[in-house]
Amino acid sequence: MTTQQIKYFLVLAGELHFWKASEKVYVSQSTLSRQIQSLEQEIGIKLFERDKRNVKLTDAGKFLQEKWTVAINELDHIQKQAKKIDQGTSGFISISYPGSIAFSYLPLFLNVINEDLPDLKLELTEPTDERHEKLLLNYETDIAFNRDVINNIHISSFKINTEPICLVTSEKHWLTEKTIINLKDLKDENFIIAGLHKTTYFSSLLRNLFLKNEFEPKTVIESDFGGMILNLVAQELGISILPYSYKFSNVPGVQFIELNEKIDLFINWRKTDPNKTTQKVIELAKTINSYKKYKSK
Amino acid sequence: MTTQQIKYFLVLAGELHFWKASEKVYVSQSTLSRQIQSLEQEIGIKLFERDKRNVKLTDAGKFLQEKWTVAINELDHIQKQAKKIDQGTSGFISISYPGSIAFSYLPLFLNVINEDLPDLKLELTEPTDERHEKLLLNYETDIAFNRDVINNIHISSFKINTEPICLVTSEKHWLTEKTIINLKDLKDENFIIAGLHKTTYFSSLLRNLFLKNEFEPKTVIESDFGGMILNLVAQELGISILPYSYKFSNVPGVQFIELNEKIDLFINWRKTDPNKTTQKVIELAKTINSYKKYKSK
DNA sequence: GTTTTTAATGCATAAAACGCATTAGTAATG
DNA sequence: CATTACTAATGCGTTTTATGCATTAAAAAC
Repeated sequence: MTTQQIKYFLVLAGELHFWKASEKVYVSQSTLSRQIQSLEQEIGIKLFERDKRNVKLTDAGKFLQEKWTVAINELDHIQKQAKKIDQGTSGFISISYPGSIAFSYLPLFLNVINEDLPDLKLELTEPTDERHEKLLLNYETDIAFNRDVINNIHISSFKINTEPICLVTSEKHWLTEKTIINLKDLKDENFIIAGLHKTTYFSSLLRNLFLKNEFEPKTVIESDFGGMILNLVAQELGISILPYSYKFSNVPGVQFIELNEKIDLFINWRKTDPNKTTQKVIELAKTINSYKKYKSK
Repeated sequence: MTTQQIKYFLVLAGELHFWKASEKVYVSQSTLSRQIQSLEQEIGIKLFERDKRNVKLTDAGKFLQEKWTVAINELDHIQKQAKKIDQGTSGFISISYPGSIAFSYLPLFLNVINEDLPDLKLELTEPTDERHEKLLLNYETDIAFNRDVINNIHISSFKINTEPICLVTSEKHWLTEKTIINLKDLKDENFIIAGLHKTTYFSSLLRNLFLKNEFEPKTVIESDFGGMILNLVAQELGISILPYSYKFSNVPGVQFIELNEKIDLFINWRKTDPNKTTQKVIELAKTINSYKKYKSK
């Protein structure tokens, strides 16, 4: 039995039409027919009920469709991981990160990696709706930077740094670090923030912040994208609340007012990941532990 | 990539000697050499460091040895399950059971299965040291009768029946149902029972029984095997405590005195088992719910 | 330096994969 | 009911791959 035959089976199971399925796997209809027959003979299990016009999965075929889909995906993951181990520091690893560090910690990190492991390629992903935990467990990323700790026995975490949460306004705004006394004073301000109904860590942090200060913001624009938010704030369409890191994006015309609230940055990885390159990258990441180093520039 | 190549790899990874490994997989040394080379080329990963005298796994090879071992076992399980589904009531299923029902519930059950599903083959196993839970999860059994409930979200349970725990003595013993007042009276008796340090359910039931009656038995023989125990009791080497079911083994010269304690019998199966034959067998098992029916014979 | 051991390779043969052309069976259509 | 359209299975020839015997070549053992 070959993995190719399993893949032929899975595509045919989806299409239930030999010619259409053969087109999808780039072989002739007769080749597909023979390969399916050969597979059925080898494993001694009838996979399809079929005649000249109808193709249906048998009960065993349905069972195998479900199980082999998972198994084949797992084999593919295993092979990709093995490839990374084989290629070592001349290969590549995947890293996901939150947008908030794109201008702060991340450039520092990438510089260090480029210096120490010049042949290593990085695949960077800024996930929008996938939780980092899921990305790690599904092998869609090897290292995940994120703002909240991941409680999962299969995932290891390390806190990289802590930074303040900031009120972000236009420079022309009446608010300054000196004038702000109570967040409640902002209840008439227009806010440009992440949707408070969202399940992301940052949304829940915002919810808690407003709850603690006993007011509900007047949200006029909802967005998750920090860069977009900064531009809108610069155009005086409203004010926002973002991590301090965004200050380094150097969008002109905005000011950052530190609030009495902090946010962490964690690096996470699969606990049992045997890839020495991933381990090396994590060790390097740990040496870059203060965003303030970049601030002094 | 074929499953056969993966199996060649796994055997070679174990042996680290081409000729020895080729003997184990029944091909020539040159065939094995070429198949490993072919696999390495197809997946683009170097599996072994080798020259004419040394064969060592690479880091990637070690990783794949671990992962592919699990994956291949999983594929084998999947295929066996699919075979069972394919064969339906003309195939076979595996059933494990505790020794105590070998003469009571089990013969009833087997009679019913034989009548309703005459073409179905059963593999019966009386596990000695494996927990039924593990046997189910590892696909080593499809249905597990046992005395304790299995708390596992992947396993479904159904209580078949409840029966008394009995004091088992020789017929010539001074004890009768009329003379027994308190188990403490038995503290000078010789006991032939399962080891109280064992982790089995029955051992812990015995421990609780003695604890409740505030005495420690004088154990002269330790055994898990009910049939052996009955014979020794008949020979007046001591007395024992066993489930009522053993009464039906018809060992002459022993009497069963019901105690004020009960024990259950459960049938367990994998919650997501799609095999209709297994489901049918479970439904049939549920219809046989009283050991007393057999008793009236 | 010689011998032994053993993974890799050359080569001939057998088996399997492949696709074109065609068959044969089943639904759709008139 | 006959004809047509559709499509999985099959015949057949070609190409590719697997296999094992014999041998080579390289590395340890002596």
